[in-house]
Amino acid sequence: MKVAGPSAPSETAPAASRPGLRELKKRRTRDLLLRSALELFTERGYEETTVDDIAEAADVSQRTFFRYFASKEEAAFFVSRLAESHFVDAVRARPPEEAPLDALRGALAESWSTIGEAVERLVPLELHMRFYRVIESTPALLAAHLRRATELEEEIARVVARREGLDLDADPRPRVAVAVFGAVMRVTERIWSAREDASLAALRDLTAAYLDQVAPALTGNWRRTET
Amino acid sequence: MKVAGPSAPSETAPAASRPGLRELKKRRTRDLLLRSALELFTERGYEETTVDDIAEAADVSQRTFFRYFASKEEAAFFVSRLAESHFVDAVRARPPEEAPLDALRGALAESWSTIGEAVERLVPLELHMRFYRVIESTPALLAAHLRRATELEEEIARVVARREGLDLDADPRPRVAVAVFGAVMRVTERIWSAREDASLAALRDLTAAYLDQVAPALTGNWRRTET
DNA sequence: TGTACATCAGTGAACGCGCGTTCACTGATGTAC
DNA sequence: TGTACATCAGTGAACGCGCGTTCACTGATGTAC
Repeated sequence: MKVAGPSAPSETAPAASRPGLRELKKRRTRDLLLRSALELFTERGYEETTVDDIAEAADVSQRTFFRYFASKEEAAFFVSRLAESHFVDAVRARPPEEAPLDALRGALAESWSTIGEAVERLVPLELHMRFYRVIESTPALLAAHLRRATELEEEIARVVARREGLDLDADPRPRVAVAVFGAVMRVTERIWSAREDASLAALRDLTAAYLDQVAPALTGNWRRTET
Repeated sequence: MKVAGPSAPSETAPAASRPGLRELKKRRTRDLLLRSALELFTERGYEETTVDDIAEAADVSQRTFFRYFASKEEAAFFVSRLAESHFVDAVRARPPEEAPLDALRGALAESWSTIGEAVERLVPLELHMRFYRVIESTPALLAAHLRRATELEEEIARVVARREGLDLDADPRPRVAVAVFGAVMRVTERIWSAREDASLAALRDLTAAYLDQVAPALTGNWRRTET
């Protein structure tokens, strides 16, 4: 709906709807603030970084920071929000005949590269990935992250319910299926963030492996199914 | 390990290990602070209640509040913490031949009444139940609640892994199973807290019903299984 | 039972801190003609 | 292309607020004899 068009955001683009200098500088300031924030957070820690530090690192006033972000937390999760929206779009685009869990897995598999590219347009992907370690090790950030994940799950549950033609408040299955999917993702996120290889590919593979474990984990007797 | 003994905390108890006046007054002050906090939180809102308000309502100084609770958040979740520990104890006590998910469900079924009684010894149970609505509707509290739930899940996953004789970091199933269980509980908590009947019994029944939906929700095609 | 001393819960007041807001203002970008 | 005016990103400084901490102190409870 708000897609800017197929043209790349090249500086020399002669398109009629070119962003304009003002708009361009705004985006630059915002991205600079984002990048400064993530760099400080990963280097020094979230709690140890004040909003003033971020503003100073981006060579703007603290006042300006709050023009772009309503809060320190909003800045911290700005990139994640972008990534999530790509995933939701992918879920929406899955063929309706697909089973719900297959749709979720399919959307996820599709999203990885899209997300990587989208993030890279804002900040270095590697920086964004490293920031997950900070999230997991900072109580206030982890808490906020989990709350946001819950909100995202509600949105996805609505999409799933619509796909299946169900009333979200009458049938428990959409929320349960999405909650299970989300629970696995959070487990993998945490394990992944504690490991050496903080790449997107590592997270992708780990998530796939863990999703495969849902059925075995719910099976009655584990000893029977042990490899 | 730290059980005080089988004797009821009656004022006239002549036992040798009677708490002592000092200890007794401490407990009273703490419980009064807890109760004042929960009452203010439910009446007026969490963010709208300052630590000074709580201290004033309990007729002590703000300084004293911080003797009992390291933070406002700790006071908010003090009763929940107690309830959770009962559940963990129940999981530990399940017979080891039981399948993991059955053990979790069994422990939960057992815990409801135990928890109700334990809570009632601290604050009115109805007040504690009403406080869940506040948690769900207060972003900062919900975030903290979810983070605490995640920590609890890690603890339970350790218990489950030990029961099954598995290495928690080598086998994904304990964390996955517990995460799935926890995810369903959080979905029911949220739905329950939005409803009229905020009783413990209502939550118990809703949770049981939703746990029954896990298998159907993960089934490939929902239309085939629709009732 | 009574006295002397030790312990420790509670006090009052002041403070540090960082988030987020408010004010009145400057100067660059955009637009109309 | 050039001028006049409107818009709006960015500024600097000061502030309100509540959490949580620090200080030096009081008085009730507990204990030893």
